[in-house]
Amino acid sequence: MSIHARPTLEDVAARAGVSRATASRVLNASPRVSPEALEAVNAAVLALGYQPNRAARALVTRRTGAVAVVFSEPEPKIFDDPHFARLIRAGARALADVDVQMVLMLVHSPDDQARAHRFLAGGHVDGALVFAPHRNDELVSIVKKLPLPVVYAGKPWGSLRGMHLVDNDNEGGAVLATEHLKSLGRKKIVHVSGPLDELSAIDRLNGFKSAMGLDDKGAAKVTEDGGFTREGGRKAMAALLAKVPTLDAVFVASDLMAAGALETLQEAGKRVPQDVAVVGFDDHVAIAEHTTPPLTSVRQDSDEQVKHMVEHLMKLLRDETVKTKKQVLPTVLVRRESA
Amino acid sequence: MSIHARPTLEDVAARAGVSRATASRVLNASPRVSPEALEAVNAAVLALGYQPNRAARALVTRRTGAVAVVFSEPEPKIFDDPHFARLIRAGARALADVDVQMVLMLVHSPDDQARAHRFLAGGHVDGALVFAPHRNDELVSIVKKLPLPVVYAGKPWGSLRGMHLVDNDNEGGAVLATEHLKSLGRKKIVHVSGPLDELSAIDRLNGFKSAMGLDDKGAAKVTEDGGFTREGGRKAMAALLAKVPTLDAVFVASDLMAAGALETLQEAGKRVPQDVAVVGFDDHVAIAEHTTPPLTSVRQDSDEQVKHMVEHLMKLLRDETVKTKKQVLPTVLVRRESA
DNA sequence: CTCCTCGATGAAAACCTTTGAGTCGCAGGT
DNA sequence: ACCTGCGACTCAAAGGTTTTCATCGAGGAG
Repeated sequence: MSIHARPTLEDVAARAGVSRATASRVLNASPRVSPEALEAVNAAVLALGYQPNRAARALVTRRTGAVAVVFSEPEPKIFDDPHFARLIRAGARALADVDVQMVLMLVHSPDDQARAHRFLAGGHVDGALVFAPHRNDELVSIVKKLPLPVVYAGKPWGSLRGMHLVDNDNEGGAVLATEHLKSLGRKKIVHVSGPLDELSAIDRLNGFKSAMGLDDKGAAKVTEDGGFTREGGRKAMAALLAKVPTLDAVFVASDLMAAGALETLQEAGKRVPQDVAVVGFDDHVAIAEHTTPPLTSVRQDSDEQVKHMVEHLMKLLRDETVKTKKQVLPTVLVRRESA
Repeated sequence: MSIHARPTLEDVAARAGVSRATASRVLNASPRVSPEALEAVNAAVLALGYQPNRAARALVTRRTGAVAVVFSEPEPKIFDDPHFARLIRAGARALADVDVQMVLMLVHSPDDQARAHRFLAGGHVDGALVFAPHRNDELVSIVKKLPLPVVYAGKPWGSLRGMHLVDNDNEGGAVLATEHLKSLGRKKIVHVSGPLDELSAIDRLNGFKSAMGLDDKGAAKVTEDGGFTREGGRKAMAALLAKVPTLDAVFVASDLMAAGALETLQEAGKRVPQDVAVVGFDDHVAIAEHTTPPLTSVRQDSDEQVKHMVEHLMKLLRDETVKTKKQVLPTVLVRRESA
C-alpha cells in the first residue's frame, strides 16, 4: 500500500496477521471466525481507516448496494407539491439508514422512460422504489417486465398481481373525515376530489361516497375535481358553491387543494368553521398548520410509508419469502380549527 | 453465456469476431479501430442488448460514474421550501443528461455529517455538488479536506480559496429590484431580508443598501429578517409596518416570504401595488404567479445554476484545467403586477 | 495410539472490464 | 533483400473482493 492509495483488504489482512479470506469473513460478520482474529481484523480496519471497495464487492456479489427511487409524473409541475419533497426526504433517510445508495430518477417524458428502462435493466441497481400514481403509466408496464425487485407506493393502475406495494388507507381516511363532519351535525357535505386518474383520489372519493351513502349519480352532484393543485382547489370550491349554495361542510382530498378552497370560501364571505367546516387530507404540517384557520386533516404518514417500502424491498433483496405483499397503513384524523 | 445471464463483453467480442480488447475500444470510442470492426461490434452490442457492467468498469478505471448531491440544512423544515424541490429536480435532470448516477444525501444532524464524511471519503462517488449555505457549517470544512472534486452552489461561508462554485448575482438582483422601486417613484422603501447566516441573504441586503445609499445603521431602521419562511415574511412585514408606517414599497428577499408579506399587507388594509409596491426574489412561478396580485420578482434560474455546476464538475473530473473557478449567473427582473 | 470430527483458516478461482505491451502484415525507404 | 514505421489487433495483467474447497490442528471416541 503506497502512501496515498486507499488501503485494501490485503493491507488489513497483513496488518492483522491473517489472510484476506478471514478478513473478509470478519467484515461480513461470518460466524466462522475466532475471537482473536475478529479482534485483530477490527483493530486493523480501524487503524487503517479501511473502507471496502464497493466496485470490487459489487463485481463479485452481483449486488450494487444501490436502489433506484423513481418518480413518474407526466406533469413536472406537480413537483411543486411539498408532498414530493417529503417523500424524497423520507427516502433519502430510510435508505441511508440501511446503508444503501439512493439513486434518484425523475421521469417525465417518453425519453425519460426509455432512459429509466435502460438504466433499470442495466443492472445498475438492486431494486427500485416506484412512485407512479397515474393511470396507464407506461413506466409501470416497463418495470413490471424487468427481473428487478420493486416496491410501489400506493396502487399503480392495472393488475396488481405479484406486485409489492405499501399504500395508505385512503378510503378509510376519507370515511373518517366524512364521519367527522357528519358528527358535527353538518347536513350538506361536499367533496373536492383529486384527479381521477390516480387511484388514491378515487379511493378517497369512494370513502366519501360510502360514508355519505351516495351512488355515482348522487356523488357527481356534490363533487368537483381539484386536480391536487392549490389553484384547482380554489376553482373546484367555487364551482361547488355555485352548485350547492347551501353547503355547510367540505372534505377536500389534499391539504394543498384545501388551502385553495379556504381562499375561495373566504372570498365568498363564508366563515370557517362556523358557516363551512373544512377537512383536508395529508396533514402536511407546512400547509395545515399555517392556513387560517389551521386545517383539520387526515394524516397519512409518508415517512412511515417510505420506511415500510424500504424495509419491504430489503426483505425482497435478502430473498426472504415475504408473507405480505401488500401493506395498507392506517390514517388518522388530526383535529385543528377548521372542523 | 447462459440463457439468463446478462451478456458480457466477451460475448459481444465473440459474436463480432474480434477480441475483448477491440470490443472495449469500440465502446470507449477509441480511434484505433477499423470501420469494419466498429460496425461488427456495434451490431453485436445491439443484437445482444449488451450493457457494460458498471462495477467491473469502476474497478479498473477507479471511477464510479456517480456523483453525490449533498444538501446540508440544520433545519429539516426548510425542505418544505419549493426551492429545494426545484434544485433536486434540476440536479436529477442535468446528471441524467451526462449519464451519471445521482446519489442524493440530505444532512441534518451531526450523525448525518459523519455518515456523509464516511461516504464521500470512501470513494463511492467521483465528485460532489454541495448545497451548504449556512454559516459555520461544519460539513464544508469536512468536505474541503477531502481529495474530491466539489462544486458548491452559492458561496459557502469561510475562505473560498481553491473552491469551485456557481453563484447567482444576488447583489445585482437586489440592486435591480430596488432601482425598479425607486423608478416607480417610491420614497419609503423597506426590505425583508433572509436569515443573515446565509451569504445569499447578506448579498441581497447589500444590494439593497447600496442602491439605497444606506450604511449599516440606516439599513437597520428599514430592514427586518424574515428567515426565508412564509411565516417569517408575514411577521417581518408586520414589524416593518410598525417601524415605518409611511412605507410605500418593500423588497422581499424571497418569494416565499413575499407571499407572507402580501398577506400581512392585505390584513393591514394596504392595497398592492397602489399603496405599497412589492418585489420578491427567486421568481418561483408556483408562488409568484399565484399570489394576489401576481408578484414582480427577481429571477434566478436554478435550473441554469445546477446545469453549470454539473458542467463544471464534469470538467474537473475530466481533469481539464478549468479557467474559471467561480461563476456568477445574472439575475433579471420579471415584472408582474405587484410593482 | 489411531481414527474422526469439526471449527478455523488459507489458497485460489471467479466476477468483468480496461489498457499497456506485444504481434502481425504491409508499405515504403535504403 | 532488409529494416523501419505504422496501423489494427490480440494477449494478458491488473483491479479488490467474496466464496468454494482443501488443509490443518485439536480434541474426543474407540
